Formats: sequence, C-alpha cells, structure tokens
Amino acid sequence: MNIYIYCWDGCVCEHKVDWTAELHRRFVEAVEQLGVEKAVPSRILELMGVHCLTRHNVASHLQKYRSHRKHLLAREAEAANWTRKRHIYGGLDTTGGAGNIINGRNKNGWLAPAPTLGFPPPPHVAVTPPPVHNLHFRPLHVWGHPTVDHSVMPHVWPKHLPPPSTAMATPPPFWVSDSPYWPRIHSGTAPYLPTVATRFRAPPVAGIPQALHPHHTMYKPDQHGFSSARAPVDLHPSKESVDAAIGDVLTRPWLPLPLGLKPPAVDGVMTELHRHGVSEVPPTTSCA
DNA sequence: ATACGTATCT
DNA sequence: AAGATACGTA
Repeated sequence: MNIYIYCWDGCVCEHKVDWTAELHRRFVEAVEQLGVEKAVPSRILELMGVHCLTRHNVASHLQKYRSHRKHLLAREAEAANWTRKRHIYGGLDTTGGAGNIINGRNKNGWLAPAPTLGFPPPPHVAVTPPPVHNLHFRPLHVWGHPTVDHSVMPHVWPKHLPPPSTAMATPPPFWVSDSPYWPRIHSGTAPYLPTVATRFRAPPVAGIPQALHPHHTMYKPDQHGFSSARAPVDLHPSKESVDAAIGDVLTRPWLPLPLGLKPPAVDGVMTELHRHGVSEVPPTTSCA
C-alpha cells in the first residue's frame, strides 16, 4: 500500500522516493555542475529544483551514487593497472592498453584521480529546471554519470548477454541503446543499437497529477546487469581487460601470454606466414 | 542547531 | 538492491 504525504507546497508526494530516469538525470546534472567531490545534498537539491524531495532523500541517493561510482572507478583502475604492469614487464611503451588510459585518464578524460583533477565543466549551461511535482516513474537502476558511464561501464557486461564480438568495432554499450535517458547522444551516430533493453511505460498513478510527461519510457536492465558487479564480472574478465589483453598481445607477441590466452598452433602460424610470403623464420631470440 | 558523511536498517 | 533512518562529527 502506498503512503502519501503532503509536501510543503501542498503537492502530494509518495512516502518513498522513486529515483526515476528523469529524477536521476537531474540529480546527475546537478552533481556534475558542482563536481562529484564537492557536491553536497543541499546544493544538489537546490539545483535540481524538485519538489517532494528532501535533503535526506538526496543525501541517501548521493551516498549510493558515490558508492556505485567508486566501484566503477576501481574497476577501471584495475584494468589500467593490469596493462601498466604488462608494459613495465615488457619495457616498452606501446599504446593500445586498457581503455586507452593515458596519464591516468581514459580517452574521455573522465577517470583521472578524482580529487586532484576535479571534473570537467558541465557540458552545457546550467538552466534551472522547471519544478517537478511528483516522482511517479519507474525506479531507475542506472547509476553514474552518463558521461562517465560511457567510458567506465564497458567492462561490466551483463552475464545474460553474449559478449560483443572482438572482431567487430566496439558497439556502444547496451545501456546507452536507445534509452530516453541519454536522448540523442548516440542514436544518430551509432548504427549499432542492440535492443536488449527492457522497455516499458510507467503506468500513471491514479490521483496523482502528472507533472512530467508520462511518456517517459524507463530503461531497466535487470539487476544482474551492472548493479551486481561481483561474481559474473570476476569470473569473466571485463571486456575492457580482454580488449587490452588482445591489443597488447598483438602489439608485442613476444611477451608471455596473459592467463587464459592460448598460443596459436605452429601450423597455423606457418601457414599464415607463407601466405604473406615469409618462408624463412629466424631463430627465436630472447628479449633482453 | 544544522549539515554532512557513513553505517545500519527495512 | 534501493531507499530510509540513525548516528557521529564538524
């Protein structure tokens, strides 16, 4: 049974906040403006301009948000670290490592050590959003910055989905696919739009005025997707790690193969070499 | 008294 | 897991 309470301005609010896509989007927007580290509940609340939200609600959400983000960053660092070790081991500095990590940043410049670099300025001018009077949308199970997610999430591939083929160009991550949550960011540029997302409408709630357009389709990857980043992810290397490993191995085949990769059959190698007009193979030399 | 962050509870 | 609440601290 739903419990409703009366907001300070007279609107009817649900007892428990549903962090819908729209709400979360505003939240993230506010956090981005303030900087993830500097964002505090009161300021976020202010920027969000949403009724029926208390500072406590925001604080709680912020806690979860930071926690999720921390996990993601940790994984990213893990991937970067893996590649760095290999580079040190090989003594060469070739590029093509995990997620194109350069100077501690990923290619989008989002994942450098947070406290020092702070975060890039917001991509757009802050506009005070119109007030939202109700929270009646599907809960959102998507965490993190749209901008961060795009670079961080790829190695958290849901276990129930087939991994993307490494032979193909890397498709945009599935959680971006056609989601109203990231409108127009990819839909125009990326032909690859996996349709794995479960989409449905949020049913209108009787008796509650719909302040926001009720046509918001909610995206809800199942709870095994990227909220449980433990067992499935740990058992299977992340996509990013695999990409890094393959890229690395191709670049420097003389190094020991990482765990899990098998060397090609000699016959196959010889055939391939012949195909390329190489008939003599010099004796193997050790890397000094 | 108030806001914040974290831990804990439901 | 998500969101609320309790609690210690500044």
